[in-house]
Amino acid sequence: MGHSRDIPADLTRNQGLVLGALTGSGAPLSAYDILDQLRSEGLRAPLQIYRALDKLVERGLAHRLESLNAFVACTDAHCHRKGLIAFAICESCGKVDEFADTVIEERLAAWAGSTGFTVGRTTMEIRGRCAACLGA
Amino acid sequence: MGHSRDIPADLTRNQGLVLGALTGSGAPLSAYDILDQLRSEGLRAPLQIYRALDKLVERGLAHRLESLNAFVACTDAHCHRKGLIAFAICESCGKVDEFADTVIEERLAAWAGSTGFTVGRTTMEIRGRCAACLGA
DNA sequence: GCCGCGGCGTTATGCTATAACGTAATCAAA
DNA sequence: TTTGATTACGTTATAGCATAACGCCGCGGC
Ligand SMILES: [Zn+2]
Ligand SMILES: [Zn+2]
Ligand SMILES: [Zn+2]
Ligand SMILES: [Zn+2]
Repeated sequence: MGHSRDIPADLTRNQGLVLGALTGSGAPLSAYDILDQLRSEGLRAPLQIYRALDKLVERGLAHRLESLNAFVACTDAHCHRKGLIAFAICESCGKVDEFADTVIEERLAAWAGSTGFTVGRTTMEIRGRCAACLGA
Repeated sequence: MGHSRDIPADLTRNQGLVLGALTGSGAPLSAYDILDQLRSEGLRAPLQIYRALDKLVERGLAHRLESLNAFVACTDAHCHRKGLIAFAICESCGKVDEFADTVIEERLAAWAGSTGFTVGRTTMEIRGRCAACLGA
């Protein structure tokens, strides 16, 4: 079992608030969702959220889910933020499961090698239903 | 080498126009890009484009690229639209390469089996530079 | 005829993201 | 200590992506 990631102390106030909102949510949040939650803290403009998100994503503390236009806090204590990360997104409850698979990564590297493509960022997102929701 | 896909005859006028725009482009197009191209054909509203795109994507004739909020015509003559499709997107020239990898698909199925997750749609998008652009 | 269905056109609206401007705090070099 | 570079911040305005809701029309089956 993974323990939850330590929160760095050097976050700015806005960054801390945004990360807190993400961490406290059981599902991905859009920037505007986050903004709504943080109006009580004095935040008013989307840009305040986006700027904080940029930094958090850059540091691997949060991830952007392209297929949802939304964000989640990173749940991986062991920092596999290097390399490919896959996300399994439950369309029923919103829960997001984050995992890495070196075989897939190798497979991708092999394809890239054979075609001369230089890989930058890779996004992999699986939509479906989690075990809990399937049982219910 | 793949031959290019036959265009089904039963497309509506709008669907045909939209698919034509995508096919004629060397890079992904947003719905609004397409709309701008088709104003000369009498199309005026985003919804006309989105409705056509919905049908084209549903039939596997076009694909949505989540990381770009844009669309491409399917370039695969052999209809691997069943199963996982990966896209390699060149950030320099915009070219999109579409491919399938059964090993990755199996890997994903294995992960799903072990966690009880039921896989629906999967999106896999690789950003980087294509061989041609790297040479230049 | 009549109905159901799918596509169409239009207007209005909502959601997502960034541009452009100026301010303030911090830190290091000069 | 002044200077300049850097980084975050706050605000307003705007750009870009997507859908709701309405009514109309044409076509097939019954
Ligand atoms: Zn993570
Ligand atoms: Zn679930
Ligand atoms: Zn395809
Ligand atoms: Zn290229």
